[in-house]
Amino acid sequence: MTIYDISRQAGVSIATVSRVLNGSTNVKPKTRKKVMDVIEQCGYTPNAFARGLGLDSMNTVGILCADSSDLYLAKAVYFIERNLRFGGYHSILCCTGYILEDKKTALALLLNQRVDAVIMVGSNFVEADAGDNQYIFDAAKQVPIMLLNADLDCNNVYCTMCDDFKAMQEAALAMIKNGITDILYLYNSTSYSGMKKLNGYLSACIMKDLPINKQYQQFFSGSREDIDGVCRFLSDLRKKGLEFHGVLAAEDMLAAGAIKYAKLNGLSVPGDLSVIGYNNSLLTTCSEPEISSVDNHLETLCSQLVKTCIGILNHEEMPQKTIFSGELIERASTDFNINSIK
Amino acid sequence: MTIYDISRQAGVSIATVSRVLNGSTNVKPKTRKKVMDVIEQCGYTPNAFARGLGLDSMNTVGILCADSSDLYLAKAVYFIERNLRFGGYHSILCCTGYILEDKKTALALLLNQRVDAVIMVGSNFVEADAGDNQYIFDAAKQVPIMLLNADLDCNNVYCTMCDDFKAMQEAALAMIKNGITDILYLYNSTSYSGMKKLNGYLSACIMKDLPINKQYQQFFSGSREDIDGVCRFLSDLRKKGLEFHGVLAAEDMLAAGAIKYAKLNGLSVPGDLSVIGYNNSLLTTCSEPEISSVDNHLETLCSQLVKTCIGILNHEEMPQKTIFSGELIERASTDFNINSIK
DNA sequence: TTGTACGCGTTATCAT
DNA sequence: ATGATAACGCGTACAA
Repeated sequence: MTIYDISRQAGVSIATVSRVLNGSTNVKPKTRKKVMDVIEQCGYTPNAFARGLGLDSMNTVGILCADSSDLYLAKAVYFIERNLRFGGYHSILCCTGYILEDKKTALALLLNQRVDAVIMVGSNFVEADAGDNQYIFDAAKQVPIMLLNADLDCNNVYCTMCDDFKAMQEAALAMIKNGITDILYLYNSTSYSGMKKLNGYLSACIMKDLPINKQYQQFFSGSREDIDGVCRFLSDLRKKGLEFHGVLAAEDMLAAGAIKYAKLNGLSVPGDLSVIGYNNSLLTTCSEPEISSVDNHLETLCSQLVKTCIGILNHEEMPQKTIFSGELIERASTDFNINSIK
Repeated sequence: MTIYDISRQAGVSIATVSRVLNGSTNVKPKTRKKVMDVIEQCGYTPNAFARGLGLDSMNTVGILCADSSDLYLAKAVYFIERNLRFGGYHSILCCTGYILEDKKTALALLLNQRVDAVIMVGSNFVEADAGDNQYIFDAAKQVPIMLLNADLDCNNVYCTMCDDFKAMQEAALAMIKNGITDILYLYNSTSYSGMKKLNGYLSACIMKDLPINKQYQQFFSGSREDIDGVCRFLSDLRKKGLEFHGVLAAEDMLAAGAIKYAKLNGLSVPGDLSVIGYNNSLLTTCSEPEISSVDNHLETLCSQLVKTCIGILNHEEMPQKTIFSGELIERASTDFNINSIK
């Protein structure tokens, strides 16, 4: 079933059918109806490949994501895909993993498929070593690149992010204000966004004249699902003599590990240990007590990112960087109303 | 940069370039080298749209998924996408939500994109009312349809699933054998797979001559992320006078709610309440105590599903149904070694 | 308002 | 082993 079949059955030329299909105004209502009827009756839909070839676009966007099974990234992918589809775009998903070479390969794959744009979900796509971002610069010469939670100065690269620095700073300040001065900062990513968070914590310490101690900045290198591992990690820290009455975690999973650690060691939360996580994920409410966490408004971020993306594809003027604020959601793992003295 | 440019620069016809590109044997090594060099040097890659038009395929599979941010479905999507890509296929993701009309719309969208096959992730795509599955039957006339965790008898529809009936039955039997006879069965989905699990529980009761009591089959209709809601739900049940020393949950989230309920009500787990979840997700280890859960070997399921899919696309003979077993992973929310008497 | 004819970049079928 | 050429199905400039 092609446009020729329709044109023949409707007794018009393919040009007219095409015009009807694409909503051109230059077609007599009567003719339009006639054509529409045939199309309806045959259940005809234009061949997407042929269309793509002619228009050099299949209205498809590539989504690059290290691991779409990650609690946070999965949500991002979900929001992005939905927004794209509602905007008339399809999504090709590529789960790249965290290895640079694999990311490059996946990106090349998408470009070969002639996607209209590429969305990189997660700060892990921007490498600390600037030279390692060349693959993004190169790609940006072909299609617009949208970055979620990352910052990269480059033509045709658009960034939508949360101000993780400020959000983490505020979380730290809230704890310090509460009288907790020995705060363990726990992180598991050194990505762009990861470093912003760390710096937010450090800046809060500096603002409040707390000593900066490397011992209190602990990097956890295990898997992203290994809550038990985090728990053991913290127990080991304590055994080594490190004292802490607060845990600030760059990820809810790490915070959940801290809660578990407290329970297994008979510490009360927040009495003996205050805990704040990051991402405001499912983990915050499945824990007992529930975990205070920074919400970085992922849905808003994604919606804005897609809006920017589609705007660019429509050749509209769009901001190169869009920054939202985070928000501390207080739950039972902290008690900022009472000034507990340690 | 087209195949014509390459042919001109290499001093051959486009036919030869195409042959080189597609690895035809009928080309002189020397010519091949000459062409390859030009291709290399120009960084040429064939236009995917033109290729698609000619071959009527862009090696793309559509993935339909109600909610790719769901813990379980997200993992499934992740495994499927990776397996497909390693097999040379791209994935177009469509998050449909749980409304039938939206599923139909999304499926139609994929078919219009001329995907080579459609994978439906999650049992929720098969409706209880047989007539509501007509949209799947219709689609199967155009492309092969792969179902994960669902069962549908139809030509060109292939099912890969876990034997949820047996897995849940075994979980129930393990509890009963442990002396727990008042088991609350908690579920939140009446999909195909959901009913299999429920029946597994019921059959175990029958096998062990336990009375079947509707009161003990509780449907929780809240959101899939509302652990707190589950917790309240259970507290209400208890207030209404329902006694139970075991909870069998069709989803880890429900089990996590049960753990929370126990803790808030001063019940010891597994002393006063034994709990078993389903899916063996992250939630099982982030809880304290950790939750016993049925693992349905999702990664294996997905890998097999994609294998079948690619096999079909290669016109190989493939099984229409593939069924794996589940496995009860015992953790601290149950203690099947000691026979505790209630 | 409508129709003709060409171009989009491949693959594949013929010849040679 | 290689080249010329016809599909593939659509959008669109141009002609009518």
